Amino acid sequence: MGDSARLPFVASLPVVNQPLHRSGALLDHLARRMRLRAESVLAPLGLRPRHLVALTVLREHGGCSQQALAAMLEMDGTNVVGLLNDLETRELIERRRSPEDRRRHVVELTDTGLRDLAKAEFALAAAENEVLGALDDTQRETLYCLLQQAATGAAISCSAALAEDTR
Amino acid sequence: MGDSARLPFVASLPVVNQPLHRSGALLDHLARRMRLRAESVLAPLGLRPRHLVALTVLREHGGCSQQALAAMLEMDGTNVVGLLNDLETRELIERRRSPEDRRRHVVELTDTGLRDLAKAEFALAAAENEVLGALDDTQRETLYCLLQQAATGAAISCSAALAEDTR
DNA sequence: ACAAATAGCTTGTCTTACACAAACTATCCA
DNA sequence: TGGATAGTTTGTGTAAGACAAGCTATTTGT
Repeated sequence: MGDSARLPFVASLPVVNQPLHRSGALLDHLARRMRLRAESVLAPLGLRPRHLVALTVLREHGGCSQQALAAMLEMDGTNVVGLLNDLETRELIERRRSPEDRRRHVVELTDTGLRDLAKAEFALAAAENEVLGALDDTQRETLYCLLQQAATGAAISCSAALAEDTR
Repeated sequence: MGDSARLPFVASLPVVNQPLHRSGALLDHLARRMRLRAESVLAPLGLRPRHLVALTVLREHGGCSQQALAAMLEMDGTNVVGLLNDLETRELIERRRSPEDRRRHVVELTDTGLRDLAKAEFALAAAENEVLGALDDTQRETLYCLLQQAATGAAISCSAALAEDTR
């Protein structure tokens, strides 16, 4: 495909509301590096990175339907079923029938799930130290807050200690 | 291929303050959401997310050997070859023989590569607006700086975010 | 009351990203 | 000269995940 000059670049266009940099590739890159380490850390716990993602999302948005979860994870519903089967087998999550609509499953972390998630996160400290080694603790907390806010879609009062955000 | 750079970096200081939160899962989650959108945006440009990652890394660390690149991407050398073959075919990167060690290939972005990378990033604005919609421009720039700093492993002066400029 | 839509589950197929191994060439170095 | 190293090629295996078809239980609309 011979690529020729289209014209998305007009030299003197006022680039008003365009954020200066794209984070996508870096996000991808760092997530990969983290995932590689997480795999080996998580393996002895019988978990895989995507399980951690699901548990993490569920900790924040507990009590949602599987469809809602599939939408949040942006995963195909059928694959979410398998994911939840894993987690339910390990008793990390619970599927309860919704009383208002008995077709629906209300998915929620169990106490075990909450505990094992915390355990896993503790075990991942070393991995994170490697990947985020160039960031100090404050920066890491800022990063976490931004990611969390982006993930939940709402501004969240993370530690007020970081009085970073004042628009 | 020489040695694999997979040394685990000995458990560092038993520092008091273990960072409060783990970003790994969120990183994974957001990277996935971004990648899904990036795929469809990038497809018409003949690129895939991992190409973007490679180009992004090369823009920062241009002129390195393929092994160094493989180490940075934490990918197997043989797969990096294929990735670079793609990019070289499209003339986005160049492999030059290193003069000091003619076994080595010095990989670098071409002008086309630099331009197409910028083009792709421009095209990804909408995708990023969806995924990072909960962050305002300042927060996004902060996020970018943190990711960049983590990725390059060196502290970069981002505090004066808007003073940061061309490269 | 009954048809249609919906939530979830199961199975099975296909694609793709990778890791990994083996064998090869070109080059460097001792 | 012989061994180590950088890169390449080919080929194999695993796993994530998309997608489709067919199933049950339940709700909703007429």
